[in-house]
Amino acid sequence: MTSTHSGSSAEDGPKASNMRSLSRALEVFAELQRAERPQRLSDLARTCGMSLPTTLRILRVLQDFGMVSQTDKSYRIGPAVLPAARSFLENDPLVVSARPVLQQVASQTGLTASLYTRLGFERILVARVDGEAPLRYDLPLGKRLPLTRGAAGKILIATASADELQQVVTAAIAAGHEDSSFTPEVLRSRLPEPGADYAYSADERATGVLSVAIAVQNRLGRPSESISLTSPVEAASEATLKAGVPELRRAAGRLSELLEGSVY
Amino acid sequence: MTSTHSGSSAEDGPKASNMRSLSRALEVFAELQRAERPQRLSDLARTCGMSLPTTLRILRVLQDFGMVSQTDKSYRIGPAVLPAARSFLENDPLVVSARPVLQQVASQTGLTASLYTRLGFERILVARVDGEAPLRYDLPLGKRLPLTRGAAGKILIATASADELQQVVTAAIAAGHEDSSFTPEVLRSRLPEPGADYAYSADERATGVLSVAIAVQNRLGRPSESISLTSPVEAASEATLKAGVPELRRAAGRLSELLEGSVY
DNA sequence: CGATCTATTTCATAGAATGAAACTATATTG
DNA sequence: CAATATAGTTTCATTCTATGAAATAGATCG
Repeated sequence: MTSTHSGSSAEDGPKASNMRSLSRALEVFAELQRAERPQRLSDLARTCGMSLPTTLRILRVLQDFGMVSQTDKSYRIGPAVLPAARSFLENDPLVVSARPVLQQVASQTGLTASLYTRLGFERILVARVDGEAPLRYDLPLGKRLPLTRGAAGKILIATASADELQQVVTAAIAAGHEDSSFTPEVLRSRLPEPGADYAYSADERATGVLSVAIAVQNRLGRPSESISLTSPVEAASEATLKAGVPELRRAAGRLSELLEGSVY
Repeated sequence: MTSTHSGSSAEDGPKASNMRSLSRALEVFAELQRAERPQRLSDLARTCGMSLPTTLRILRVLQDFGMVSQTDKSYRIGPAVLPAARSFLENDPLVVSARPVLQQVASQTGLTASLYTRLGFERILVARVDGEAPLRYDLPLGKRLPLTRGAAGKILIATASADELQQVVTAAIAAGHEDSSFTPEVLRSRLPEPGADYAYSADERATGVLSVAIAVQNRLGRPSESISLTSPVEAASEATLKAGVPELRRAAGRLSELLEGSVY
């Protein structure tokens, strides 16, 4: 690393360079999330590729702010993330305005309506309104899901270039969403036909689950949000879901407008 | 600022000094949460007392990691906080082990059982199991609440020194939890008698709400967690709540043990 | 269209962040 | 239980990053 001038390689997480200490701190923070259990200082230092003293100093500051907790010698994500998440859910303009829109689609179609945001090479569930046949008992708000599986993931990369697709594939394997035999060709075969504005999936990310999804257009750049209709296979057919597409399209349109308008 | 050597004053958020850029970044992040609406660069710079370029650079890095989102010229908390919060709720040893304990207290007493963590000079709701008479429709997980009001807050500062109490008072006024006429004397009058291991409150933080709370002991240092039993006044009396104290005491004991044992 | 505010880039400098090494504490093992 | 290995913490000199002033570009408003 640090070979060329500015970081634009496909590896070291988000951009390297620029505010090194801050980037490294966020790296540590991200690592604590990935590792789904308390971590020791030396583990973190090794995994993140930085020296012990540096890692220790970072952890101490994060701890001062409650972003990290420590018990004995092990560190974990701290309680300060909860108010942050709450703030996001209550104040983010998109999330807030999406709720009634999802509500309406859900009641119109009887299906579960969800909003996803792209984050790096994954997507995150940020809002959901259940339909008549709920999908699960625990609401997986904030769950990291693949871009490569499920309608709501695929529609986000439907217009990606070959180069981007390759990155997506690499990242999906690294994140454990796909096994090492996964290739851009396999991915392409799942993506919607060039003309289509929606994606469909069945038994793709989770067995027994069907879904359709549409991207939310933001005035410029690749789409980074999508909304979907989902149902357990027992409660709907491919036809049922696809019948919901026009309604979904309308919802996506409304959301796009809200994004333009209430930009504030 | 920067007058004396090392920061231990009661103002500039958590400790100053040490990893300046990281501390400042977290300051910006915290400010974005406080301000419950998108913020412009110049606002943030002014509020946090740092230069425009610095603030901009911080925001860019935070944005790279999804901790901050930008639309046009305004910044807000980003979607990356959701996976973080999820990780906390699913993996934090205390939260995880508290759930069944709260569950049991709630079903034993029929009251709502909650777990709070102290964060700075506030407390945060981290887990809750509803009783027979739920308190609200929205679950205020992650909500910032005062230490100065409500049983679960007061018990966390019941053993604090005069000095600490003064800090608590100052912070509570600053956070808008109390008005400027608030004093340590007023606070003292609310706190439990020296001997008591539990706190009681009625109509204190919210009207029509009664509660009792007990601190969760961690082997050393001030307590930073508490559990409470709460009920709307229509569904319980002071006597009902206080009858739950032994059960609550047992629950707190079990949690303490878990903290010692499964430290990992 | 000029004036005022805000955002962004550039750049030289101060000082913060860094890791090697020394040191301490804690765990492991014979 | 001693001896040894491993993990955590502090210190400190050096380097390079973070910083803000100033210049530039862009937006907003009268």
